[in-house]
Amino acid sequence: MGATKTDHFTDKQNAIATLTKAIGHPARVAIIEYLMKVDTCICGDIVNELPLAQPTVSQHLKELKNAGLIKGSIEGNAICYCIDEKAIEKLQNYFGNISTKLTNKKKDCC
Amino acid sequence: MGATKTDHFTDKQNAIATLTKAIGHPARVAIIEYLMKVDTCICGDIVNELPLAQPTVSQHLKELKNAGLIKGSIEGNAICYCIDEKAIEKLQNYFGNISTKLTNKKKDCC
DNA sequence: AATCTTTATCGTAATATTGCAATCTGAAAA
DNA sequence: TTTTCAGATTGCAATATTACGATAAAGATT
Repeated sequence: MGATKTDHFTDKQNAIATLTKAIGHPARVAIIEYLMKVDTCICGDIVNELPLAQPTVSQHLKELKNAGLIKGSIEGNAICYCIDEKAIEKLQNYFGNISTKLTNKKKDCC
Repeated sequence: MGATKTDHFTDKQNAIATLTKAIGHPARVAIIEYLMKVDTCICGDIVNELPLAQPTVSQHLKELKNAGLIKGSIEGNAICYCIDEKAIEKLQNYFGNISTKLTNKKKDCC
């Protein structure tokens, strides 16, 4: 096997999994943090910031884009990438919800 | 290749990547949501809730445990699993931080 | 003890991911 | 037009993940 059985789970569950999976690599975490650090979102130097070859970085960017975490628009012959707030908000809400529900329970069983 | 170059990134980046990677599978999202749903954290029926075979579920539980997202304690001949709040809080803080930083900027370039 | 129940582990097959060299594309600059 | 530059795509090798049948381990039940 090896293929994830996405069709057996809800759309919401798959959506969260897609987002978190996309962030689930240190290089992609580093990309997001770099996009945060630079003030403007014009970025032609992501490759120089990472300890990875250009095709590898390009691939990671593609995955972040596919997951909806970043947006990229062509800017001359460079590309302007920036974080998609909506995706981050989704994640924040998701974990915020879990967190508040957990503290409300406070059964502290384990 | 195929092996992630974790040593080239910061500990924080690797930590976030480990957590998000662990959640980055619909079955593991479903497990977390089920642990939320049941009031008490005594769980012997996670397998029945998921469309996966028992060894597969066991493996997913192991990954969540290794990442620090859930805790499990032996309870008779069953095992009591529950969510580790600290891990969820880490994620909430992480995405909350990014979210507030993004709204403060509001350059809306892309 | 023999059995049941619950969870873990092993072994294996299928598929996915990671990483890079080489190459291609397309826009800007010369 | 030729060159240059930023980025994407292709092709490939190494490794990781996903899934499950078979089996093992360990406490509970009879």
